[in-house]
Amino acid sequence: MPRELLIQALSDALSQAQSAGDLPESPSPEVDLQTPRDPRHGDFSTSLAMVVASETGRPPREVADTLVRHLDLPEGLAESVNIAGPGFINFVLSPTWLRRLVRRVLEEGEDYGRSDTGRGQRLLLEFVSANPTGPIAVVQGRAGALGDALARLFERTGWIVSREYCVNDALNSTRVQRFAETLEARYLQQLGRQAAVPEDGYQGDYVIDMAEQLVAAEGDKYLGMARDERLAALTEYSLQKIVADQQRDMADFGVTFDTWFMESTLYDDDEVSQAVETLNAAGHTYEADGALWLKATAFGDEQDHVLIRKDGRPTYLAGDIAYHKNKFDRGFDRLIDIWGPDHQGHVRRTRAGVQAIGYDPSRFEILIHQIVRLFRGSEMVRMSKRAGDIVPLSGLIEDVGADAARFFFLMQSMESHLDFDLELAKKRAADNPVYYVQYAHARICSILREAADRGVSLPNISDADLDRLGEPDELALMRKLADLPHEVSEAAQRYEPHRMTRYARELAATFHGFYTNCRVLSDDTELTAARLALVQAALTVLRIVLTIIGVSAPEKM
RNA sequence: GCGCCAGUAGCUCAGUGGAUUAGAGCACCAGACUUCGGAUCUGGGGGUCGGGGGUUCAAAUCCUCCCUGGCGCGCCA
Repeated sequence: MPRELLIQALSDALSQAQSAGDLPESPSPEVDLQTPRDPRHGDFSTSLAMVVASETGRPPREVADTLVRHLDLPEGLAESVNIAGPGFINFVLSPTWLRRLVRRVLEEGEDYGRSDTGRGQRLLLEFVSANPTGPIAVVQGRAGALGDALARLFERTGWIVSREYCVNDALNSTRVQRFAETLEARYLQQLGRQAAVPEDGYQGDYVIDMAEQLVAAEGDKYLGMARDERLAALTEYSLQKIVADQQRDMADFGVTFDTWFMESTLYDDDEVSQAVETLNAAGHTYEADGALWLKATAFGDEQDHVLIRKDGRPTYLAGDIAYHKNKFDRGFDRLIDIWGPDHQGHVRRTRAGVQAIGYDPSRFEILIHQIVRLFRGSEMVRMSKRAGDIVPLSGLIEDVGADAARFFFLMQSMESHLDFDLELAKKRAADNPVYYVQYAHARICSILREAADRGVSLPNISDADLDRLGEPDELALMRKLADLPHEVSEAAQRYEPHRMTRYARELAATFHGFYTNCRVLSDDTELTAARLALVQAALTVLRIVLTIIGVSAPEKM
């Protein structure tokens, strides 16, 4: 790939200039290669000379001149190298190299842009992991879109990725208990009994729906039970039902998991108490106020936290430490969790716990995505499940479709708040950028169909003389195709899947521009074959990107 | 009070040290096709990058103080 080749060549040029005595010795800076905003500044540009200049006290343009003199570029890579402005070195890729790239995309197909930076290491990506107390909400859809895209990005950069959803089904969980009590109240109400939803229960109407279904399926069979027995039965029923619904919600969104991890298994297998035992033995705990505490402050947290409550029940933190130990013990080289904004306060203590129990914190990353705020017109919709007005992901999918929802969730960086106007998204579905990208795909498919109808066959395309490609719009499209590998590795490395939606839009725009100015099917059979080859390459790359972001690639719209 | 995130064009957002004019989409205005899909393309207007100070050859980007908004701060999850 040109980027890597240029960085290598520049770095070599610097050391050669130094050993030849043309430049004073100085700490070698990392070569910063950027793609200039202004295309007149070339395809790639580096500020290396300015950095070296400031370290050595030489004039930047003179340093740039020296570097270029020592530069030994691979044959056919660059058309021109020049020094500009205060001391930038600009590179223009040669058309020859770009034509070779088209050939390469066609040869590699779906594998184009893969890299092996992960070297087959195993990554466990945990995301969504909603509490089993209601349907998947819109904000968790954002986590689903992010996690799925990130998983694909890591897969394309050489990692073996496992996707995991953790179900917090531990029976000592207050939330689970409160939910069972809520369902009990709704159930009794359905049967005409006096009952009230607990103060801190779940106000959402979906619990009423669940109670209705429960009555329809099981009648009044829970009525005669003792309260403890009834709550236990309802807990089991609601866990099973809600998890099944969550699985369906995620599947409808096109997000699938390798593992639905049941938190309760950590308790069944005694892993939580073993984890606490390990922490005790390592001296990272102490007793106070009748509870057992983790010395999180010894690992960079601002305060210590309780592991075992006064009444002997472990806290969520204890369970989470055991859970992450379990993940590492399954042999994963690296863990990434994607959490919602309401868990931001847990990042430090969880990292502290994982470190305390003996794992290298650099192998464990917690990514926090920000909230999704829903608007109906100008009115903001509250999303707390506990307040009752939960907006389920399934409703959003019905409104705008899974493709638009996924694209939208990935359009901005995860640390930005996302304002989603339901009315707007519904009313102007045709304006959604996802259609712009999908249209480019459908358009290419249409050209290829038309070509087939006219009897232009694909073997001709692979034999095409790509030297016929040289129009500005053709070169622009080739350059955009050349960007994919770098875009993918940047998006993965920086945990920024939103780069892919931007790239998708740019690629579509570049294609639409090409389409407008360069007629593909014409009487010139050689040119037709060459352009078909380019179009085929664009199709390949577009499909790769749409696959990564989890949006369908329709052949007709 | 403390912590995290955000504040960039009318709106939604990119851009985390680089190039006289800070980008994109939407919206608005003006244009483009007798041939491969007009869900397209071309051009235009529109911004004291929340504010002050600092570091640097170079700051939307780094440091610092302040302002505004969101989220979190439990022996809940």
